[in-house]
Amino acid sequence: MAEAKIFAGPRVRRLRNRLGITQTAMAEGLGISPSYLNLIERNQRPLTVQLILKMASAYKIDVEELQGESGSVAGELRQAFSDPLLSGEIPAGEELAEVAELAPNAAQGMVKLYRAYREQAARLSDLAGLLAQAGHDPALSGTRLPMDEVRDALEGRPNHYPAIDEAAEAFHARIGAGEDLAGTLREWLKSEHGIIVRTLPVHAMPNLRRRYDRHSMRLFLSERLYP
DNA sequence: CCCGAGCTCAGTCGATGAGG
DNA sequence: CCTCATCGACTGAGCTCGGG
Repeated sequence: MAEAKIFAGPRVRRLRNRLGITQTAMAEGLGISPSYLNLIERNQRPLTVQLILKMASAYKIDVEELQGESGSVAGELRQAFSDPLLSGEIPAGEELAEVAELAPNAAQGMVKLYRAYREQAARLSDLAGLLAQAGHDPALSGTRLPMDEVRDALEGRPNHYPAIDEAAEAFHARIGAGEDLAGTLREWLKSEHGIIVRTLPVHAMPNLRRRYDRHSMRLFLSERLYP
């Protein structure tokens, strides 16, 4: 029976990165040429037994570590991708194994995200069940987020103006505000209008929530406006 | 059994590209 | 300009197989 070849390029590369050495340095340590090590790292050449033994002794690692096993992560990824949410986007088993092998940390991250998503979906489902029992709208289900409920409630009020809402959303998209909306708005006011925004403590501006000084082009905001 | 042609594969060399 | 990574071409050793 022919011996199975070991293509462990990504593991070799991770080991090298962990050691903080270059291909040249590692190749020198292993007594091979840098280009050959490069071929190994890109899975263009298999790891020979001699090289595995050399690596194990030179870098004090376990031989098992080089042979490695990323099957469990690939299995969990497969489970995540079999979720109806991702129907039609199911990668082949080989592709999932490749992701788990080439980017184990990213794969773990995806698995964690999926677990968190499942947990939240289960909680939401429990909540919907409780609400239904209490006689509330059963439409609150796994496909409907609490944010949608809030949006519906706001849009149903008489002081809701869709044009303002749409303009605000368009503006939000235009300035590309991410997590830090307040920071982005400050930057935008400064760059577009030369207005500097300052936040003042409540005792400094007890009767006002905001004040604009036209002369100094400064907008003072009360601390109470912030959550 | 021996020998040589052909093949495979580990490994090298040198050029090149990318990035700091 | 230097370092590092990548690529294609090449070498040489070992193996296979068919013919004599």
